[in-house]
Amino acid sequence: MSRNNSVLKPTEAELSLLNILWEIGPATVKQIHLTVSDTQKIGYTTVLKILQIMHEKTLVVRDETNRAHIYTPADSKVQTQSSLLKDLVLKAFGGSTSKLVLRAISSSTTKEEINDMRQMLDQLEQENNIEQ
Amino acid sequence: MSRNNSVLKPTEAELSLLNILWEIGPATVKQIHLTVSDTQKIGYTTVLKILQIMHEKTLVVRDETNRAHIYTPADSKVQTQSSLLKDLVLKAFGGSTSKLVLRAISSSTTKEEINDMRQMLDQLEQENNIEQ
DNA sequence: AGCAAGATACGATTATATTCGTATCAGTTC
DNA sequence: GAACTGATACGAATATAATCGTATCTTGCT
Repeated sequence: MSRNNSVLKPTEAELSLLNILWEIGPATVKQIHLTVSDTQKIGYTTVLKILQIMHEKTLVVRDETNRAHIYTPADSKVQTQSSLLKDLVLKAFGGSTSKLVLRAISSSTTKEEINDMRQMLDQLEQENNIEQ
Repeated sequence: MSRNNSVLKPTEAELSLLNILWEIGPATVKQIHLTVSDTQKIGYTTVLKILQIMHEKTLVVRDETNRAHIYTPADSKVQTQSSLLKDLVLKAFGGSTSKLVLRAISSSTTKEEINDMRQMLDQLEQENNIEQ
């Protein structure tokens, strides 16, 4: 009953590597380090170590067939984003997704965006009705 | 150029105390500890220490007039929520607020929340019309 | 077999967060 | 003013993250 059912929350450093993997697809440490080096100064073994830890935590899957292991995110970008959102909703918005959404959109909102979101809501509600 | 312009990001423990302060208003360590104890087992001096650290970080303001200091959040709930959202948008949604909103909406499945959001959109649109 | 290149594994260091026990301080009461 | 009560301050222990240097391990080549 206390097992970790939801997706494990990646740390900041881990998330930055996941972002790269979602972008470039399954990759070796070398490729990941090369890509992350575009925006951050970080050592090769640091990237390696983070990936090893992520592997322990099962945040990534590792293909050890070849000498240079190939890492793949264990969860999809969508799953992870949803998980992070859920976490923030709980910790900063009293569990209310709608409050989070309001806060997110209340800064910059055009009529178009508001209408877009109404359509999303309509569509979402319809899908729910079909499923249930 | 490198000073911290945006609101400082509270840690998880700090955020839980901020939530209490936003709810019950300015309070002493005793009051805060009492309230937080409803949901978490945590020592008095732990709460005190966290508040002291938050004071150093200027996450809270402290009134030292009386022996039992009174703590008040330095930033409003809205400011902090916005700051946390901004952070998540940057780190997990490639800087796109609309992508975050889309993800948040598509994961909120209850009719109640969908209706809540419709009402929010209506209200938001009306406010925009008045202002512009 | 031995060596070089390139990869992973391991261990140590540093930083931050969280927790709480003990020391100390201030104000009240006798 | 001494003792008691209740508050803050301080310091240490523990846990997790992040970083990287060095050791070790493959693999292919000579």
